[in-house]
Amino acid sequence: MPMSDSGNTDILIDISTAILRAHEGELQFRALEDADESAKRLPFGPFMPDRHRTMEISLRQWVREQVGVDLAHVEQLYTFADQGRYRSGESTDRHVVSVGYLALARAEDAGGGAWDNLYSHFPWEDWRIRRPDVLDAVILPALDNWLGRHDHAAERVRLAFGRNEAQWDEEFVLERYELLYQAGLIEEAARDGRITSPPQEALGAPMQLDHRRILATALGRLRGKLKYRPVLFDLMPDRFTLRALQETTELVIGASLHKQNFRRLVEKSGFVEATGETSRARGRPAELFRFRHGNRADRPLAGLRVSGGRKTGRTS
Amino acid sequence: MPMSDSGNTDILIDISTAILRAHEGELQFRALEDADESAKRLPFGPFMPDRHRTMEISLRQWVREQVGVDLAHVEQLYTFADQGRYRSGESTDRHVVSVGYLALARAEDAGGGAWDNLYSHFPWEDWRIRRPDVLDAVILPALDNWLGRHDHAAERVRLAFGRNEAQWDEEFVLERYELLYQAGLIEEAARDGRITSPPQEALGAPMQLDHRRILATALGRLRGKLKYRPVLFDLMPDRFTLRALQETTELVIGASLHKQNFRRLVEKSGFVEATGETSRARGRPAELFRFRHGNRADRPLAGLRVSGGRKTGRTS
DNA sequence: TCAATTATGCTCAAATTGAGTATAAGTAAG
DNA sequence: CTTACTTATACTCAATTTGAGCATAATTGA
Repeated sequence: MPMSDSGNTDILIDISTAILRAHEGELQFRALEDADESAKRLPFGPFMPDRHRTMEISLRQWVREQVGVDLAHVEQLYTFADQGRYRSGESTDRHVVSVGYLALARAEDAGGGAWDNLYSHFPWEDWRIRRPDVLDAVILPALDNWLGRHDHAAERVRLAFGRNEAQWDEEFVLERYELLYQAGLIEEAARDGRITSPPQEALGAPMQLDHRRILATALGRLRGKLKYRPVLFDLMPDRFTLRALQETTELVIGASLHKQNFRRLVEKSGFVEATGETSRARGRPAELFRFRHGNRADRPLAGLRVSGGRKTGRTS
Repeated sequence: MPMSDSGNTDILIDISTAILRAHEGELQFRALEDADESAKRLPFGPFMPDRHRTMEISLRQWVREQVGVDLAHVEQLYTFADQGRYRSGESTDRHVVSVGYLALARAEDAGGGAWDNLYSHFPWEDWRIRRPDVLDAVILPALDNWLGRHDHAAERVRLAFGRNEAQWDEEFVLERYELLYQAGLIEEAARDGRITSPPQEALGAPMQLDHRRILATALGRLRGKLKYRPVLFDLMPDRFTLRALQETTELVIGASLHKQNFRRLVEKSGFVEATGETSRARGRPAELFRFRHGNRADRPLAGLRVSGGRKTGRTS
């Protein structure tokens, strides 16, 4: 039943992995640099179906051996097969399909190597201190200008960037990236030949191939998953204070949370248990908690959903 | 940096699609039958990277031409590359990687062809009338027996099947299917050689290759997505009563809902608007609604989450 | 005209959530 | 050793959401 005349292209599959960790107040990913390229890239390697039973096993082993990181959580993101992206110029013609993965590592298991701050590639995604200036100063005006010629996208822009009545939804990372790419505001768009000249202002640091898109997918997925699965703990050490857990959460969702309510939420969720030990730092010592392996109710952490607040309508 | 000695296997990628629709009180998928096989299969076809720009475009076109269905929503599910599954015996050796897709169709756009009831392959997933008998009669005892030899999986079983304090989570479709497969309670497990003899009782109708796994992935994904994106409307006709919308919702999540609260939820969500027309059937005529294309608040339909109810602890 | 059937409106209490205030338990400086 | 500063933790309170049900409306068919 499948069409039988296969083009018989020589397809190569590679696996690209966004390996994230929370370290020193940053959400970081494992980044590699190549001699001939200023832009960084994600670790990737070929998938060889005759050597590995599954992609995930292949990936974990490959990352441990070649990248030197022990992965906690591993999750497949998306399989990218777009033509058009990717072939910047000379790049090999067999390089067609890439499977993106999200992986989480604990800071202790993260080995040496170079780690890069994720938000330096997505400055518009970090609302922890305040709404990022780049939104009103650069992005929204540029998008408005672009919408003049492409008004069909107005609704997408409205939802993705939380304009008018819409709320900023922190999960729409990929949608925002795609819009910026399509509007030609992202350096990768120029490199892929979608626009003729590179954008005036660099919106975040570019990356090789479509790796920034994979990162955007990873961040969006992680932000979504947070709310209903205990993935956060794969970024945490064995024991941690609630404060540390909150900081990691804030790093991931790119927003700050109300401390007392966060505590209430986490305690009620049944995901953590106190160890009795305390950690001493500056103020009052904090109790150390550990992750409780699914022995309890496992209620979703839906309360982590970042809302604009009860009365405070989000501006812009 | 990638390992350079590629095995240079001749990889073939195919796209398998779970096309769902809601029709005549059933959640159905487009099913194909082959002459030499009693088990049904999903539509699939090869992905030819030199002919199509993206997999999704390729998929939509292929489905329209070969399967005769106009797709509303299309979403990539997962890329399956497991060895071990798949090669039942003689099957081709190039057939290695398959990309699973979920697609939704409106009943009107669904053309001719054969459609099969999804829940006939997953009888334990339909709780609309009541908790399915097969759970207590067959599944849980068999899993207990299996756990005797594989007690490490006890926690997974507890969470997936909602035992003890755990709630039945309707999104864990894939996890349940995988457990049943691993426990050898699914005919596909015998066919793949994981167990020596087929299970005593057939748990749902088997399918070719790993297509039942793709269906499980599709159902789980759809159930999850419902709660925060308006995908439901891609299963609905242009105009519909709230009752019809509720029935479709119940079909998908496999549980029944409180009518008045459903109405309240949907009206508040801003996803629908009244047309002024009414539909007449047996009782009082119902107002006809239409989907309002994201012009409003777009709050998540989180209230669709099926909970055991406030006071009624779920039995078993 | 009544019974059956479905739609829609409304109430009420329980639970959750947003946003504070108050208090506790440390450290570091004078 | 006392005070200022810092952070943690406990508790309160009102707004909102959610689960469940009762009541009423508008049809059809007998």
